[in-house]
Amino acid sequence: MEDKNRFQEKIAAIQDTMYVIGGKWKIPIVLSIYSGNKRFNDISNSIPKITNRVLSKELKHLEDNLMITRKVVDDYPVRIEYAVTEYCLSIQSVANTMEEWGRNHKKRLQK
Amino acid sequence: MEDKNRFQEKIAAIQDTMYVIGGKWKIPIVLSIYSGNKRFNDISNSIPKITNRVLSKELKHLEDNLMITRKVVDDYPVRIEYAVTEYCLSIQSVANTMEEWGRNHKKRLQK
DNA sequence: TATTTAAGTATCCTTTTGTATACAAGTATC
DNA sequence: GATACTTGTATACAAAAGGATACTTAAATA
Repeated sequence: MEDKNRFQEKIAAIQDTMYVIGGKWKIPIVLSIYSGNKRFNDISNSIPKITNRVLSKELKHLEDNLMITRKVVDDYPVRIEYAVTEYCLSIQSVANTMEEWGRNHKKRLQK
Repeated sequence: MEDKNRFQEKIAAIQDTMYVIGGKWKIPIVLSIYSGNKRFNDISNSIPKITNRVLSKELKHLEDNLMITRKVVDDYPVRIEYAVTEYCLSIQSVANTMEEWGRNHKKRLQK
């Protein structure tokens, strides 16, 4: 019973993580911004096959979940600049283990 | 250019990982089996809110991707036993970082 | 003046995921 | 004999995610 509750709490934690960074695009977008791309089209061009609509939606989701910020720079013309939050940096550990696992998996499939 | 290619390879690795273990249920299912649940209904009961149809589909996906095995035990009555593969154990590192991040995120939200 | 750039939005469509319910085939139980 | 349990599959449907394409608005550039 104790064990069961702990297991279900574990599951809930993982599902919470998946909610925030799950799906095909969220981690790539975060990494793109982290690696220096601040603007919509830069991010878009750095990620193969992503469409405007999906990028737009995912940026909003990430902003709602405090992973990135969207700043309107009042220059002429107005620019929009995205940045990762300090909090978002904690996701790097997840991204790294996933990257490593993915590379390994690819090798495994090639054999 | 070099950098861009490396970045895109990184993205691809993460997307490969997401393909195998992404979504709300796959890691919970793997952990459930890993923690001792071998049979369909045991797995089902250990994961809140999952339905038969989804569990059935996800088990097939995980089997196709070499994460679990499905063994028909020729007893009376016939039983089906699921098990994680040795290869699947490597996913633990991803699951652990995700669990940790999720717990932390929950705390963060409660503040 | 015509084209390009920027940062999206609008519309429509397809695919995936999730829900609900019923059914099957054999065994076990009342 | 009737009912319940096991391990799913089948069917129908709803909702969410992802994709293709066109369009907007205003400034910058050729």
